[in-house]
Amino acid sequence: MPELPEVETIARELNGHVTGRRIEAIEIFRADALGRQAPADFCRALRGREIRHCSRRGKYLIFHLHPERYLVVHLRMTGKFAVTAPLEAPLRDHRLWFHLDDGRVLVFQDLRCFGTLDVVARLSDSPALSKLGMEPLSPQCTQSWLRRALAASRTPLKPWLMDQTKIAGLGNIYASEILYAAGLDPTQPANGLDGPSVARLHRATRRILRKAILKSGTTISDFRRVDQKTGEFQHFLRVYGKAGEPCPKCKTPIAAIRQQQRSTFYCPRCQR
DNA sequence: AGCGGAACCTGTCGGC
DNA sequence: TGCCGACAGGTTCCGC
Repeated sequence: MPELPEVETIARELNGHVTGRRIEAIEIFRADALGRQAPADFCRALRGREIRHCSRRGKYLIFHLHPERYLVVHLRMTGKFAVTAPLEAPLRDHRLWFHLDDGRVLVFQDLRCFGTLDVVARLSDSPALSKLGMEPLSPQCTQSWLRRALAASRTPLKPWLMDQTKIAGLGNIYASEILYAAGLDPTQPANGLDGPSVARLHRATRRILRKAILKSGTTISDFRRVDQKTGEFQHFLRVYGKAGEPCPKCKTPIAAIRQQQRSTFYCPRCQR
């Protein structure tokens, strides 16, 4: 489900709901998300700790706990968090309940059971986080960084943008939208971009992500915010999911192709 | 280095 | 109505 803007939205909203709350107990209804961590160890590592705040790195959500521990969560396709009053019984997609010290419950839901939750003592202990590349909205993500990074690879642009070890946080929706906004062919090799193209890609990446965060992300089927509201960026999508519809700029039908087993949407006329 | 394919798991949708 | 395959916003592993 969620890419950078959706995870950023969830982190911000969780801050309003769970900051300062202590985790009093944990109930696990289905342990897939814990990977090789034993449920008892997982609970023991979290119980009694206070949630100081939530942040995001790439598509990972990070709960900063006190005394120091970190809960590193990846929502994959269908993971969600909700904060609710106590329930009698878990709903079908409820995987874990974190009982908080104000009586409410932080619920982790995940229909497809792809999501992951890991507890680490230090952020540098997380193998997942250590593999991530540049944060696209950070000050370090400059045009010259992007130029050098692109020059090192002949991978087609769209798969390049989705490679989390290069830039962290872009998925299938935003990669397509960014390339449309930049007017770039998703199939062209990363190292084939000239200076002006790199500049357009850099600007489009930051502009699209900032706007998507402003709109609280994209809800296509099941993304929900912590309060169950939908994101609103889907109203601003130009190409994603719009195969056959006219390009907003030139009216050429939007094309759909497969790249690395994922759909790519683009305008064959505007993107070269 | 980089690609295709499969795997993780569940639901939905379109075609026949 | 029912069955079957394709597909879904992600990541990782394996083999070539």
